[in-house]
Amino acid sequence: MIVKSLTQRGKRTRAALLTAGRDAFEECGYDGVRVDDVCARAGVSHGTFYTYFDSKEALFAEVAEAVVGEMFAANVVGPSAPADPYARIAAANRLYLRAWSANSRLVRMLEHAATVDDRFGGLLLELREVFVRRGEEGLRRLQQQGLADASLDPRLTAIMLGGMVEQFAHVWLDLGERASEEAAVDHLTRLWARAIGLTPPSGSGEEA
Amino acid sequence: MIVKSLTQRGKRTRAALLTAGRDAFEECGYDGVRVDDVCARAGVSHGTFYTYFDSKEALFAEVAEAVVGEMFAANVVGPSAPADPYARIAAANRLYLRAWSANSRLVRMLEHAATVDDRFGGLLLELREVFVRRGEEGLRRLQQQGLADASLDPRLTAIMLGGMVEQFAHVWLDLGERASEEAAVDHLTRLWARAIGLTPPSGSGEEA
Amino acid sequence: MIVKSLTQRGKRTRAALLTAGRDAFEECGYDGVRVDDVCARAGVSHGTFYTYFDSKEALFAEVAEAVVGEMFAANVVGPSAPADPYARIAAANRLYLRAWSANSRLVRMLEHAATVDDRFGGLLLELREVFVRRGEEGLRRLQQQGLADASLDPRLTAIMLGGMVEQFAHVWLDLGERASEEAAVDHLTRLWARAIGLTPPSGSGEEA
Amino acid sequence: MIVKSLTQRGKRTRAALLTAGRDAFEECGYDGVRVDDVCARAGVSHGTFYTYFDSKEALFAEVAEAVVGEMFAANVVGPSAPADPYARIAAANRLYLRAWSANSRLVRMLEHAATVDDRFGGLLLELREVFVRRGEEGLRRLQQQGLADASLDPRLTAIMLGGMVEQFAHVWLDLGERASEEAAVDHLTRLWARAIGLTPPSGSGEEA
DNA sequence: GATGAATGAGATTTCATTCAT
DNA sequence: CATGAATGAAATCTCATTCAT
Repeated sequence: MIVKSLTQRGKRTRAALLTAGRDAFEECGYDGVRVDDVCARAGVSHGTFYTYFDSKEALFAEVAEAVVGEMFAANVVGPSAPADPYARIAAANRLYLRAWSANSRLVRMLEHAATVDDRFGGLLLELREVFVRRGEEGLRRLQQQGLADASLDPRLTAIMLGGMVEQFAHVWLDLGERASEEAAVDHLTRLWARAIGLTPPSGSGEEA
Repeated sequence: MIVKSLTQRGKRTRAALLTAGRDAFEECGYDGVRVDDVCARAGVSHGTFYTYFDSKEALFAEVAEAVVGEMFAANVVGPSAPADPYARIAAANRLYLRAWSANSRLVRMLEHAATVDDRFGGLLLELREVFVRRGEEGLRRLQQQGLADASLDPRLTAIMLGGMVEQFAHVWLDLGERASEEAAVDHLTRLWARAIGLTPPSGSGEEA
Repeated sequence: MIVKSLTQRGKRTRAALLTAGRDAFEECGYDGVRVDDVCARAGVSHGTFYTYFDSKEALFAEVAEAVVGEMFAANVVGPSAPADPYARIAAANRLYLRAWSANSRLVRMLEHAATVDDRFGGLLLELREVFVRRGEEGLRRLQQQGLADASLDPRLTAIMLGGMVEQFAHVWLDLGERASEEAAVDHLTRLWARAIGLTPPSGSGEEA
Repeated sequence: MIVKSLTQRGKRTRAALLTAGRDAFEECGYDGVRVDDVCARAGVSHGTFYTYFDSKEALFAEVAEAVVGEMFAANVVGPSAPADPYARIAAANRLYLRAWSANSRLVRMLEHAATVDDRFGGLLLELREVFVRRGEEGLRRLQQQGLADASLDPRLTAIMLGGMVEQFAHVWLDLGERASEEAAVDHLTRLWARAIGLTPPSGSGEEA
């Protein structure tokens, strides 16, 4: 689909469809959504959908890209990042849990879609890779500074600890395991820090 | 479907369908499988399917139960379990990776199914609960023995570290991250042990 | 579509669809026919159609092949063919007009289909080629016997005179030009014979 | 659609659509053309089309009329027509082949359209009738002059021989039968002339 | 029990045409 | 006049499930 330059109205309609689609996917899952449903939510007729998207799949692809983009954006540890390594890890975990909480269902859908269509697999790998890289480099830096166990493979470790956070987010947010955000961040951070041999800053180690 | 007592032949047919279904689901995913495909694999005619299963979903449910059963079974740390806590963790991780490697695709399908039908959600929760409980109790014991950080919430910790293993298994086996089983088990175990504050047995670092 | 061995009933249904399709195409033209129409005529439900044919086009292809087959068959100048060259031409023309009268609409449809899909073009070329060859060889023989103008290109001539018959058949049968079969065959034959320089047998020139 | 008096600009737009439509139909066939395609070719927006034409069909009708008009015009054997009957036939055949070569695809489309909509049938009959009449009258004149077989039915004969030329044009131009124009005209003319019993002018047989 | 023909609800997609701006 | 967004009536095709033999 060649996206032609759209008028104001066209942009509005397209955006409405995108939003409606995202909501619908979130609520009903990919297969649970019919193009008609999206149209109904967006308040447009059936045919209009195809003015803006080639297919249901194309809509999902766009939603997925938006979600992945948000996940990226939400996890940039900005300039305000704390200097203290432990606090950095805590901040990153908190950000990640929040980003996930906004998009959990859709990312899971994306995982499923990846199972069926490689195109989505690629998107997902990209996403994962960004996080893995970040963790990997963080760990490597700590190792160089003598603050973390130098015998750990940085990539493998980053995958494992990142996976811990991701999977916990899923269990917590999707499967309804009850825990406070504080407790969650605290535990994740303590486990992460200790796992890599980072000496917690004196006075830490409590989730109070 | 009330499973009536089956003749010898009936049992064989049913088993064939079950196996065929499992293979087909594994290969093609739930939606990718048509009842026809299953019948073709099993070498029976289309209509026969409904002699043994109420629906495609019913077949999947049965496959899923079998898989979950195997996951249970495979993870029983038998009487031969090592006494050493660290070795115990290592053994459990190895078993888990192996069990996962046999069933990874189907468990992911089950996760997706749970998204759509609560009935599968229950199965999955049960499965997860077993592992969580096991980890939780293990940790609690270690805490009582003064071998692990007593300030950690046992359940939360078990979920997190268990999630680490599960998610890693997924990344490793399904997403093709390259690593040897040795390295994987070694890292998982070291991270796990250190995360809970278990002093690695002197002279360790390897689980061999 | 792999045509599986069909039961008696299956064969009947398939034949019914084929007949229904042929009738429908004949009456309404390719685009005028919906799969539903064919099913209604055949007295089967919508889905049944796809048990036997992959698509509407596939059905048409089969109808087309049948028609072409009949055209072939109908035009075999059998062993009873007259020895007299003039009478032979007359007999062939009559056969051709009759074959055409049975299939005219469908052959025209096939011509149109060939415009859109090369696959049908091939079928049509085959059909045409058979007739051209036959005419060509007939003429060549006459030329060798000194009965026809030796300076005519046999292929070109066969195409032209064959085209005369075919086009006339179309005008006569499809466009409703009024003429008796006798007059038609008589004129076609006289024109054909004289065009190639065949001396009409003495006492001829009448359509009695 | 009542064609209102158009501004200069309006006329240009309309003409552009007409040309674009003709090209598009020629290239893609009736069904292969979407109104959008025509607009794109003409460089106007979608909605503009309906300012000038009531429907896609109306556009086609106008194109068809233009084509038929050209066929008429192109086949007027002008004042320069040779007096010699044989040469006259040759000239007419040549003109006809050329006219056809310019419009073959569209006339075939018209034939198909006639199949679906009687309105086009009328146009086509008119076209055919003009040629038939011309041939018929030519033959009748020759018969009166004692130059052609008086026993031939003029109309039937004209239809048949005209059909020969038309059908050959189709085979030659549309179906790709290979032949030079010279050979084609020569053969058509010889066959035609001899078929009606016209003694070729002494020294003729070739028009080279 | 087994077979495989029959069913039909439902989903996607196309495109000629209308209409508000 | 021109624009292009919106419409919605078809039409095709899939496949889980039922049922007569």
